[in-house]
Amino acid sequence: MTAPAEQPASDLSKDRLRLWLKLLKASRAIEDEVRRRLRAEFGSTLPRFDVMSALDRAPDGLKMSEISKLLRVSNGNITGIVDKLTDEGMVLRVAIPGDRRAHLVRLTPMGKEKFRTHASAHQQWINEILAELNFDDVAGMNLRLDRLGEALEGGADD
Amino acid sequence: MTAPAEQPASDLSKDRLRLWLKLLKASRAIEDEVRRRLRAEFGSTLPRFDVMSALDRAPDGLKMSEISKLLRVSNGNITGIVDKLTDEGMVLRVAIPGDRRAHLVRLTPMGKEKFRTHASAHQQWINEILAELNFDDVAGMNLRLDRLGEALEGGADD
DNA sequence: CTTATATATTTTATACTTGAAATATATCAC
DNA sequence: GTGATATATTTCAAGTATAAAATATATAAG
Repeated sequence: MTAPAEQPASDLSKDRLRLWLKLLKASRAIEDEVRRRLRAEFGSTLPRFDVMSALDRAPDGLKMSEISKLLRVSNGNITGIVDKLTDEGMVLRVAIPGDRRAHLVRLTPMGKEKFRTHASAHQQWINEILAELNFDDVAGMNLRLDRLGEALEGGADD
Repeated sequence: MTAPAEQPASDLSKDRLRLWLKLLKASRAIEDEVRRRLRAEFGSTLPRFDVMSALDRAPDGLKMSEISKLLRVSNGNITGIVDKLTDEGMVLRVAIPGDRRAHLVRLTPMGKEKFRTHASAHQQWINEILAELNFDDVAGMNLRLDRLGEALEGGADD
């Protein structure tokens, strides 16, 4: 056999693969921990937290399809989550004059209050979980993830 | 009202939160893309790829519980995945002399061959997806994720 | 106005995951 | 050996996700 004509997998390629495996592992570990605490301390879930977070940033409310686009999950999924949040009195559906197909989903005062509590605890948890990363670490990773994020969005759908 | 007695959320705390949100977003985007390609190009799934990857690194085979521990997923989940891989002829269950409770799961020759193909494509995909990150970026993030990973494991279960 | 098409959401069928219960086997203390 | 306990796996019920079909409403062309 002669030396391979095609380029061998570069070290950089292997290091990128290792990076992805570590990124995925860390991400899953943190996500599991956040889910665990949301359930244990607030009897809630990550999807519900995400929906309330999106609504908290939109005081005028959001349509179902807007929520699913923001959160990148399916429409049917949002239906179930909003149904549950409605039952719990966290959100309500407000009719849109002139369009009976859609409603605006808004946080109720109680939903707003609960979310503030949850969000504050959530930030604390993340601060603990990422305590190992100092200011420079965080700045360095934020910078690189910004670039990666742009590339991911640019190269893909939005 | 007087000035708050408790410490205000530090900038670092906020930056850690932003980092987590970016990490999660990037991780999900990459994971979705990998799932999409595994399905489109090989008619396979990420869980199946993960199981085959674990088995590829263990030539003598692994017990069900060893797989679920390595992959950090439930036992029942592994049962279903290995059942499907068995139907497809990718893996087989080998009896362990002296312990009729457990079997060793091993890749078949075809499973090994398929996995090599999938793993090679997978490394290529990741190399493309992370193309925005150069050698220094990758090295810097690998270093920091190593530290974070140790902290996550040390502070948690294993 | 009526048909065609576009938009917004819900419903349905399917798949994946977990945690707990059930089953089977092994090991230990006596 | 027998009973108690530990280990290994599978089965099952419940929760959550997606994609596609179904439903309802809106808009545009003629």
